[in-house]
Amino acid sequence: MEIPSKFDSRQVESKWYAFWQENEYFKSVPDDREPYTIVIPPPNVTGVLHMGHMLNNSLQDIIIRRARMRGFNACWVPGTDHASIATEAKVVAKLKEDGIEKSSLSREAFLEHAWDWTHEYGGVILEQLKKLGCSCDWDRTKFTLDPEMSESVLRVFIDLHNKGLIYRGFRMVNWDPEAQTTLSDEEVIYEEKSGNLYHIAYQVEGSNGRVIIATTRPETLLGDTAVCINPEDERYHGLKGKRLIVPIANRSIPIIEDEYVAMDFGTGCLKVTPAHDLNDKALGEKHNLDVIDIFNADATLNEHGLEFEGLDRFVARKKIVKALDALGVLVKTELHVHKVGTSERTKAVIEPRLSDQWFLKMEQLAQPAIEAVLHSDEIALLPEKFKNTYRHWMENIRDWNISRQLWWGQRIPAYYYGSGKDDFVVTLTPEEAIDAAQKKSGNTSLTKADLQQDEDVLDTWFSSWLWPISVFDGIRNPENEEVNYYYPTQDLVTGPDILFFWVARMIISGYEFRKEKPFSKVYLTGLVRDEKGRKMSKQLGNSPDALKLIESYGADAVRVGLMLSSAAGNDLLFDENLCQQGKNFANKIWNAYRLIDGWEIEKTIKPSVAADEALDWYENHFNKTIQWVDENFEKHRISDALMTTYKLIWDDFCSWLLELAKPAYGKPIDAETHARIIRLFENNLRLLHPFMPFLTEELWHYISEREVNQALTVSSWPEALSFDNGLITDFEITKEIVAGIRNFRKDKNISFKEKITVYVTNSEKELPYQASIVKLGMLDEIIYSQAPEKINGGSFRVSKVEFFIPTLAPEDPEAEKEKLQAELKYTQGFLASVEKKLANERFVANAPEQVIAIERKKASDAEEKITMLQKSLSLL
RNA sequence: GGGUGUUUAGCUCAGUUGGUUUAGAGCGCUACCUUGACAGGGUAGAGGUCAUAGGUUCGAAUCCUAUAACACCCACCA
Repeated sequence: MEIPSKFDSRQVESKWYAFWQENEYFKSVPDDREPYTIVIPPPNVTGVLHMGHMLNNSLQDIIIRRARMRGFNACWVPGTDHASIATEAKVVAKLKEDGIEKSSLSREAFLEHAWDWTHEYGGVILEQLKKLGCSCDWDRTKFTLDPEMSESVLRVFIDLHNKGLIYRGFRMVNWDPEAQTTLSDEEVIYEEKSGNLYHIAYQVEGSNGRVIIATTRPETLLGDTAVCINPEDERYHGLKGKRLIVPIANRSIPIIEDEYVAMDFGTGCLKVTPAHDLNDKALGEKHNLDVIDIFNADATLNEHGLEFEGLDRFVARKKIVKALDALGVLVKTELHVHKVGTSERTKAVIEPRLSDQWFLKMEQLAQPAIEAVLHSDEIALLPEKFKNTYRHWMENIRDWNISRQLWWGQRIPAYYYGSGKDDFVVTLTPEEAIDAAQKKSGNTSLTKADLQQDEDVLDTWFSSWLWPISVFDGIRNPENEEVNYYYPTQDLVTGPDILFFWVARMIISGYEFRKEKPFSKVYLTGLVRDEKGRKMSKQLGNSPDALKLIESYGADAVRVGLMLSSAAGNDLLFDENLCQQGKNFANKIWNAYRLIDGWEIEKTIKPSVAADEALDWYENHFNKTIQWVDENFEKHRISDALMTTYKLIWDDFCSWLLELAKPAYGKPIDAETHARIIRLFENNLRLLHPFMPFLTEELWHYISEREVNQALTVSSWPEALSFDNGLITDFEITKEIVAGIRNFRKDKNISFKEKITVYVTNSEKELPYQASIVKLGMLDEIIYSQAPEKINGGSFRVSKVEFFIPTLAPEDPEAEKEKLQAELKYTQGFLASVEKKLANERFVANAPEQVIAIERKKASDAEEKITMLQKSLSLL
């Protein structure tokens, strides 16, 4: 087959992806091989591929492809997440554009819109993963809202409820007034904002005295039910037991004492609003205070807002400040920088709010997950530094608020039959609920119409924490063949930003529902940042279009670009130049094959000595390199594994081996050399395939016609054979000698095409790889003796061997002398440092033998070299 | 405020449990080469007092202490 002069990534990529799929190479069913399983971190169903996904999924693909080649039954399960808040927000926004308010729709009608949206945009991201080359078993694609997946979630809810671990509580939660939903602590982002600290005077009841309190939220004074001072605070001892009048509201509230109040902040007097602040709520409970909630769900003021009723909280704040000022009780206003919680999704300022929520008790559940990561090392976090973060979170774990005031998600399977606190049942279906409710209430006349299902849905993470189990149906059918075979999985690859949201909770659920870890290794990638170090985000518009990158550079190139600088766990500063580097690499390999392919093969000629030398060396070097690459993979140092392979192919294979094995221009190559080169080239492709699947598969089929089951994707990973290290280290010297000759030519302005003779002046022993030196140095011959006298020329040295090269032009003895003297000076300096070490008695007494032997060798080598240099100098 | 981590060449990073010459790689840079696989290429070169100050040791980029800058996580004092 004629090979085109350019590698056309677009055409090649779609061709081979289709081929792989047609032949079901990525499909996995349980068999007698050992499984290697990865479950994908499910991206948002309506999301589009961004750089983080590219990094993440390239890594997973590299790992799973290598596992497949190593003979494991490789199974990579893809899927998507319903992402309740994010998706619902998108649907609401879309409806708004069409002039439809969510509040005007029934739950059913809204869900219909949401499903339409999901069907329209859902799965786009999975198609994009195919473009990247991801070798997922697409027949296994799951969606967290699939009926079976949802059923698993509900069963888990019921199970945990029956175990007494799920409870309802009236709690202070993070309320997003825009989305009108609760957010978990993890979904709140604290932003530093500059605001005002208002100092407001409260009148002491029954006297003319005033007390100044400081607050950043003056509007909440309408909900004040106490003012608190520190009992140690002597300034306020006179106030103990008195009451104050809240301005505007004109309510009387008590002064309470608690050590919680800091004496050195503000005025030392704290207004207490139990309905609108977590700490105030705690104080309120401790001191039995009333709770006055002044907000509606959308954070406008309610009837407690008096004349400000109906105003938005921020509008009300301004008006109230004005009103306070008018009353003469606004003592002063100072600038104050503080952190304000905002919603990760809507950016709205979070309102702490008391409401009825469902919670999952975490402390007991977390114990096995703590043990597995921190003590038994059943699960490894890579890099290890995340262990500390994990420990900190797990040991201070708080109950998980699992209810969300949304419609898009699994609706909480609790059915209320009365208004009492416990008048509800938790069942899988509404039908079961009737039975259960009749039993629990003792009222056998209860019908479906008497039951009211909880309006809330479950937190998205409450479905994704089951992912590694539920994708194999291990919740509903815990003994099925699939889950028993594939679970626990091997690796999880994800970002450290969801270590708590997701990773920790999967570990918890794994031990709770399967009594076993969900995965052995967690590979935490860094965040992808732009070249200025900023996090890539839509808002900044600094995230390159992932698909465009693939189109312009090719998927292989983008994968290489991402891997080249993504050291484990470190953030990745993404620069498009990296993709260019990947593309250049693809081009290099392509052209290497074009060179080999272009040779005419002649069976009757014998291999050249240089080719034999080079092939022997490369075979050994290749085996050594596989070992190193394997080691890097074991340590999950994927970028090192790639860089090692990159250098192996570019430098060792192309620059050294091919240059040495290459026949003279227009001449044929002998069949044996050709066959050996092809075999080595194939092995290179195997090593490279996980990183650059498309290019390597394409070349694999150019090399020869292959049967369907002999595609590279399903071939084997090269085995690390034994090697002769001596051959490898000798060649390093050869490289230095060749470089020395090239340098000399450049120095003396001798063309690289002009043949020269080299004298080895101080050694009778033939150099290893002599034919190679002759070929790459473009030498006539190597003569092992002093150069004849009166010949002009210069010299260079590699370790202890001196090389002399004659030159036509009379040599400038001064320049040569200078060069020698510089070299001499360096070597003497070096020797001095080594001798100083050796002269130190304590060094000789304390250092291990081996180290001393090395130092002695250094010294004697240096001495020899000095002798040689001095001799050469004296000859000049 | 508490914690964790980072700081090595212009840039991005290695440096494998203190001793492989007087510290490495890739990219970038500089000079030269270039009709014979590849200019998306080749050959060579320049470039670092390993953040700073102390300490431990025969020996420190590597261990300890302090300081500084940066990053992230946790908490959230009105």
